[in-house]
Amino acid sequence: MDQQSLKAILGQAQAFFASKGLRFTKQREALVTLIFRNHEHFRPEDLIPKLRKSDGAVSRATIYRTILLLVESGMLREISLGGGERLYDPNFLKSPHHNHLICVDCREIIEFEDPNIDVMQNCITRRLGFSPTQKALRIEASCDRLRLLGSCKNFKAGKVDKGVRKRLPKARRPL
Amino acid sequence: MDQQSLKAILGQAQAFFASKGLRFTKQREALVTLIFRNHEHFRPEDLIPKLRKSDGAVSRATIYRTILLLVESGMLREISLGGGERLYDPNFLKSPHHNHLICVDCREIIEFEDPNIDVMQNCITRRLGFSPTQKALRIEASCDRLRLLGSCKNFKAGKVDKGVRKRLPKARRPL
DNA sequence: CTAGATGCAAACGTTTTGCACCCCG
DNA sequence: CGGGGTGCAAAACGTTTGCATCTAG
Repeated sequence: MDQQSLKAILGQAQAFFASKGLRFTKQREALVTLIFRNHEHFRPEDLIPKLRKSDGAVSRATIYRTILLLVESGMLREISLGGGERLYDPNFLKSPHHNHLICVDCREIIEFEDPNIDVMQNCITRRLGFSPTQKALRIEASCDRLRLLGSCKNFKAGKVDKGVRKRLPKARRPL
Repeated sequence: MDQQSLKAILGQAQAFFASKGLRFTKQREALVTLIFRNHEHFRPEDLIPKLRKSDGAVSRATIYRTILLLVESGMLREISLGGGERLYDPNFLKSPHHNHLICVDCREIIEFEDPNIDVMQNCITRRLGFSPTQKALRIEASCDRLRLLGSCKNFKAGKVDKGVRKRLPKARRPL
């Protein structure tokens, strides 16, 4: 992300905090910068190690509390890609209507937008007697290239960990 | 749910377990019965108290393990309605393509189906070079009736708990 | 007999909280 | 100096696991 956009985003965050009578501390600034510098989905826990280094560490509690505020501000959105995993998506600022396709082979996440789907969702919602406030479409799918050719750019002939989250058991303390 | 359908579902479950060389124990039968007897979304934890009584208790571990199997069998589906909440939906057996609309006012969940949306999702998925395996559309919306008339069948003039999940702090053990 | 199933309690990863302290206006 | 902010560690939560035991075939 260019410096230009980041500046704008920092300004937007600052304005939001100010509008609620809250302060825009250096921790919050560091967080916003980290979150919106690249376009990756992230779990709150992921941010902790990334803040250990340069910008000065930010505590877990502050991270969680700030994320909540950013979601409230509309700058950040919680998404769920299955398995009870709670991710945050900073890309709704740039494309407010995007959806997610998850490849079941390699777990790649593809963001896409489609005006027709969007119109249709609004249509259905109104037909049901509601006004839409937020929509989330998640498609799980398998890669045709992989099936036909045996490989795709993300999945090379079975070499890719499918990303099944497995908990590693550790040595147990005896009773 | 009528006895007829329940019988069919029990049979389907039994067949699935058998096909995998697994047993259809009385705990599993009790669970399947409980899950598919009504059409409610549920959290695994919800099932524990409901099994304390009549049918003989089933342990937490068994509940979680069985749910995993039922999901694998395709009879049960994991859904996510936001807030990191992990719910299971037993209604995909009857309507395999349904989606969810959540009222932001009263948190009521409305299941709906729409062939056009479905076709369109397939279309987009193929255009991206994939074959759809599963789709989840979640719409959050506010109730028009409530906004215009001040009440709806679920939300009576602010009397309804919005269902915001709040953790209740307990007495702390001193350090 | 034996592979699968169960229950228990411990452990896990994540998120929230109480509280003391800090910082800034 | 006062209200919001932070960090820490503990607690709460939902889920998974090891293991001893049971059970069905």
